[in-house]
Amino acid sequence: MAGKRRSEMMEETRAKLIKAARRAFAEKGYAAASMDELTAEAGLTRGALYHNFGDKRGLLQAVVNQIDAEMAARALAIGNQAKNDWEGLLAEGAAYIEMALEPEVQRIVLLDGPAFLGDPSRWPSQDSCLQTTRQKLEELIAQGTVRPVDAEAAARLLTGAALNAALWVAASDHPQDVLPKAVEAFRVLAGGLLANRG
Amino acid sequence: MAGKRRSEMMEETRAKLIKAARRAFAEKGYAAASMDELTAEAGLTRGALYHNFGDKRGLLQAVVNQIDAEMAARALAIGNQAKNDWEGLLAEGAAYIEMALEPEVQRIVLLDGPAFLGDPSRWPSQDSCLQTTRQKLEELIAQGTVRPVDAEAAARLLTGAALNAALWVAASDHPQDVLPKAVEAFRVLAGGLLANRG
DNA sequence: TCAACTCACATACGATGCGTATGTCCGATG
DNA sequence: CATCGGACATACGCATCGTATGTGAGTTGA
Repeated sequence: MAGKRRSEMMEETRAKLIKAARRAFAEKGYAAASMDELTAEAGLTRGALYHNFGDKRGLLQAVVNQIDAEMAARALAIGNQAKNDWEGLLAEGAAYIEMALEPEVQRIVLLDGPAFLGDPSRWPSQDSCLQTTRQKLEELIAQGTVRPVDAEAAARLLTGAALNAALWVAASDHPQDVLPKAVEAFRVLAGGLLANRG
Repeated sequence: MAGKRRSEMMEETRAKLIKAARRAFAEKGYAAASMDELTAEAGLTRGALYHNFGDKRGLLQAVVNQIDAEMAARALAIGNQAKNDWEGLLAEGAAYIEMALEPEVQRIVLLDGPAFLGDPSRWPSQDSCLQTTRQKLEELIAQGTVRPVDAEAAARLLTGAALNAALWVAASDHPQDVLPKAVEAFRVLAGGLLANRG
């Protein structure tokens, strides 16, 4: 452990803080999470926090960026497995709904993120989820599969529908029963975008 | 003013606090709003607050309930003006998008509400917006206009799409240019629910 | 190699804000 | 008219955030 450069130690410190923050924010919510407890759990103090992230919001931003990147990677992998682009879009949507069942995603990215960091499309991470679906939509529009609507608007509506449905599923008493209904409704709704449906 | 009963005074006090809270929450957000300032602006102290609403969250709940009721009333009025039930549903959706442009609705109901009070469908006010669209959907399904999907799920997706689109519109640099795109995309998407579209 | 400097992080402090416990005054009741 | 209850104000304790200052390890240059 003595052979590490300072920059490596720095990265390790940031990683430890982000890891602790993911747990604390997911369990208690951003507002109720104490920076003293959080940093202590990481074996540090608030000094490290304010040095590395500026303030409490900076830490939230870092956590959101990390989770967002993970989500986008997962969704992309799932979307690419589909037989065609359209099915890929639907699969991605379903993936978002399922991902939003995880407390970390739900609490941090969907609830506290917008409330304390503002609109997701303004985030430094640019909300990767939104960007990937927008790009896919543009391709589908270009190839004539999807009707010529504003890609950005449609992407917003689609992800909004998916994520909101996920919140509903997660809050329900029997998530496993409700999830398929949400996914089915999503596919039906998305069908409205198709140029010609059979 | 001396001829008022105690209960009337009480209602007046609550109304004054809620009014001040709507402004403070909308401008600064729930977390950053100071109860001292808020109550002082209403000509009272925190004593009145904790007596009438229990705690800070109780006040937020009361504010949310009031705004939610206003939204539902407006949406209902707009929906009833349409020529048929389907157009009524679309009009309601467009109305939600436009209402969400108002800072009070956006900041309090869409951002801070879910973050600090939990899932809207669990609110005491039951999220009137959601209920009215769900009811309209059930009617449309019964009359065969809309495909037989789970009404609750579809309502969730529709309102989620609308409200999320509204957040996007409001955060954009030129809301007036983006709004029609959002409404158009909403109508296209909702078309997916139709049993047969022409 | 060593002295000076940088910097990552810890510690100490002040300020703010919530919730509660206690006090006060007005109106209702018998 | 005396007593009581309740609406609201005041006073206090506690937690938490952000900053200002301290410190020790690692880096650099002669």
